[in-house]
Amino acid sequence: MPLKIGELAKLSGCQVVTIRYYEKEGLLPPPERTNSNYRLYSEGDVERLHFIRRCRLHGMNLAEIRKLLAFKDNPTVSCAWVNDLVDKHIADVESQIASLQHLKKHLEALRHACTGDHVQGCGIIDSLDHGSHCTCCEEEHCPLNEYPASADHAHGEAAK
Amino acid sequence: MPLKIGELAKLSGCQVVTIRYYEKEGLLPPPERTNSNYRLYSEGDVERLHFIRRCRLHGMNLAEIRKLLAFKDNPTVSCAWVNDLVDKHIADVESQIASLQHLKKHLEALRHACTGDHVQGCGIIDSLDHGSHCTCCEEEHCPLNEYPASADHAHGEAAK
DNA sequence: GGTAGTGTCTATAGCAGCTATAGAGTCAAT
DNA sequence: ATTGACTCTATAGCTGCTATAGACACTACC
Repeated sequence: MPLKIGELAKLSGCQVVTIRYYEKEGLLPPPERTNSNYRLYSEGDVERLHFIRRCRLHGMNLAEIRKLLAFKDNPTVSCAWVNDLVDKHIADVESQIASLQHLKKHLEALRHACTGDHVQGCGIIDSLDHGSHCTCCEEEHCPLNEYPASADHAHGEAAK
Repeated sequence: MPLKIGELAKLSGCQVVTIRYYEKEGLLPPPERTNSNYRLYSEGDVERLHFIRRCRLHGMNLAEIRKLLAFKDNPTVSCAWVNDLVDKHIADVESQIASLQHLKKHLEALRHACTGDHVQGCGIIDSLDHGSHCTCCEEEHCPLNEYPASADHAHGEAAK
């Protein structure tokens, strides 16, 4: 019993427009149509869409998913690439976490900079104006502390 | 001595097109022009652009920066909103970190799922196909484990 | 004066991954 | 016959830029 697009959307938790978008992007094959041109989906399409959604939830982009689907459709080749892809994503996620943790420290320093309750003299506005003066990253490279790079280096030790 | 757009770009570390874009978006005021219609920027513009760039590095979007600039331009009102904005960003960054850490666990589980070297029988593809079976979030809500929500709940305890 | 190389101008389109809108057709129930 | 929910296509919008095209401006050198 084939499904209409709205039913597939409910089953998969994504929107009707998104399903059509995936079709346009070549992630889902063009489905059967009724006499009145409605799309009809099979169990296989449901599985495929679930696969896609799970990949998206794992932070993969559509190009990567396209490749993964090709591997899945043609399971004769080595899956080393799949391992590499996941490794790459892990490294990516780790670096995102690191920079967010760094950013958090800066935001907290920024938050503590405000003592008054008027913009005139507000430490937050001041910090954004002149630099964050965060001590958490004196040793390491940090664009939030070093910004603006070229201008400040004009009277510091520049390219050494 | 006023600056041309390319000089401002170098000073601020952002691109010429980006400066023009900020002008179009109302973050930078329309600058003076030479006879030959070149933009000319003052020290004040340099400061303003630095402010904008620093805000961007703190993860603020252009709408928020627009508001911050309005506060800066009109420093008579309370800066409670500024505090709230930063608080909101901290909370936001924290939740991003949490979900990335969660995602990382899932990706690592996924990575360990592959034992062979062919797609046929590749645990990664299998996991993406049928669910990740990660034990790290049995108790808590996790879209990566519970997906697809409605379909699986059809034969589990649903809305109850 | 000519010309090469760089910088600047405007306007428009593209990126990712959808989301929203308009205007028309389809289907089941009343 | 009509209402309401669903579907269709095509197009534009979202964010924060980036890239491209085609024209004009400026400097240096011959």
